[in-house]
Amino acid sequence: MKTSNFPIFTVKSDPSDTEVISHKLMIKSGMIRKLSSGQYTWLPLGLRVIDKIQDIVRCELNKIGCREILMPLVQPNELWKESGRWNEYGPELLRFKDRNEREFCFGPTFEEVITDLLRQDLSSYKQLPINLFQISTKFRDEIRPRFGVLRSREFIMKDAYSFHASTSCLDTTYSKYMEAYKNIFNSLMLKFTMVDADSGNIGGSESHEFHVIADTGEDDLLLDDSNNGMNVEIAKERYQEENIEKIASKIGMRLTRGIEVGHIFKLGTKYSKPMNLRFTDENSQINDVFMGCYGIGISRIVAAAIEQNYDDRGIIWPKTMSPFQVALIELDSKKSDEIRKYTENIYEDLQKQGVDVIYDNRNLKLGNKLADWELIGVPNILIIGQKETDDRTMTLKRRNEDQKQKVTPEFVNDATLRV
RNA sequence: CGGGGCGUAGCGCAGUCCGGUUAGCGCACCUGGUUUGGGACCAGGGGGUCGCAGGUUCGAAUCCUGCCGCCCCGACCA
Repeated sequence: MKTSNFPIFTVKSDPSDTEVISHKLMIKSGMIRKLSSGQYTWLPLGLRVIDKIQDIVRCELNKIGCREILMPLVQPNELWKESGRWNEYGPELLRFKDRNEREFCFGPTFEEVITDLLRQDLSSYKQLPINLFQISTKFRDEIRPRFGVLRSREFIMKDAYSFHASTSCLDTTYSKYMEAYKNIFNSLMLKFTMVDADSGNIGGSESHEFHVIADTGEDDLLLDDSNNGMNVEIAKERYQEENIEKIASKIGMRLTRGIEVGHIFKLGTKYSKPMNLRFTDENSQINDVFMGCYGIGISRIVAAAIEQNYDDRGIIWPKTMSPFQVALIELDSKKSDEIRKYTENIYEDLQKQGVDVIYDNRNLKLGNKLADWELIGVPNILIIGQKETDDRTMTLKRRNEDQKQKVTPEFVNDATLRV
């Protein structure tokens, strides 16, 4: 990838309408632009990070036998009336009519649609269990969108659904998702925790939330030394006490803040029963299907990762979600074909080694380029100018180190340049 | 929805209180030249329905009324 066909939209001044650091840095680094409140366009750079996260999520879900589908954003109200949520769900559900006066809503979540999908094709226990997921844009008419993509109205979410002939099978699968989620957040290299949670609007019996730990989070958590714990709603309920500090000292946990990035639920028959999703078991008996659902806020993870990893120069990406592993900076190439040729060679070598590299061939000064790539947060910067061309070296500047170092062309093989 | 703040060039802002020439500044952008290893310099240049609508006035970015949008706090919710 070269900057000549990968536009960089960094800005120098702080945007006036941002509060939290992730929002500010996402605007400054050119990852997103606001269309209106709670609505953001993902620029090439931001979308690349989204893609890295999606790759990891897809990989881990595939490992536990979950297959990808894609459902429509706009959903007919009949399904929501069947499940009972047309009336239960508040104004967050954006409703509208089409030209024929039929009522629809923008999907904030997809239990109704997928339950309807399965009831058309599911009849026997022999088909179960089934695990499906999608990664798509969801819409919730948030009462107050804020903090950029941390709480937006349109957002990208992975939602998975599981279908079972028994609660024990649901339990087993639920545990698999729990492990898959831990693998996902470990792969993303984030400090996170899983806590007992309230199943809220989605419904069901058991539920766990996954939080990225960050001071700027909107959720209060009670955690022990190994970052296990519960959210405060559960804590209040469990200990019959409103004062969080009291509970914290009583059970020896500390009060922390988190950003909810994942939530898994055992739904049981909450949707299958009213919507007639049934199967015939080995005794020819007809039963309601047991369901689970499992969400991950893809776009929210981007911001959450930044809240956890930045300094005064900009973002510091965990390498697994960085838009690039290496920024290759070319200097003074206008003066010298030799520099251009040498840098091109290094670029091709990096590509041959499978290194995810962006070749910065813009006609800018070193300071401008370094400032941009440090703002953007790529883990490795390689600089090539006249000096390096003359002595056949490269200058390496790591994002998390202050000092630069000289390296040889063989450095393109270095394992630290790859994920 | 309640409270607070803001809206002037692509971005960041001054000017508004106290009405008065062609509405400014920094960054960014374009042209020419000089520079060139941590955000260069000089010279020239382009870009504005001052959020929208109405009103007051000889005259409105500035005063009045209404509306719209954005941000923050709260309530609410994932």
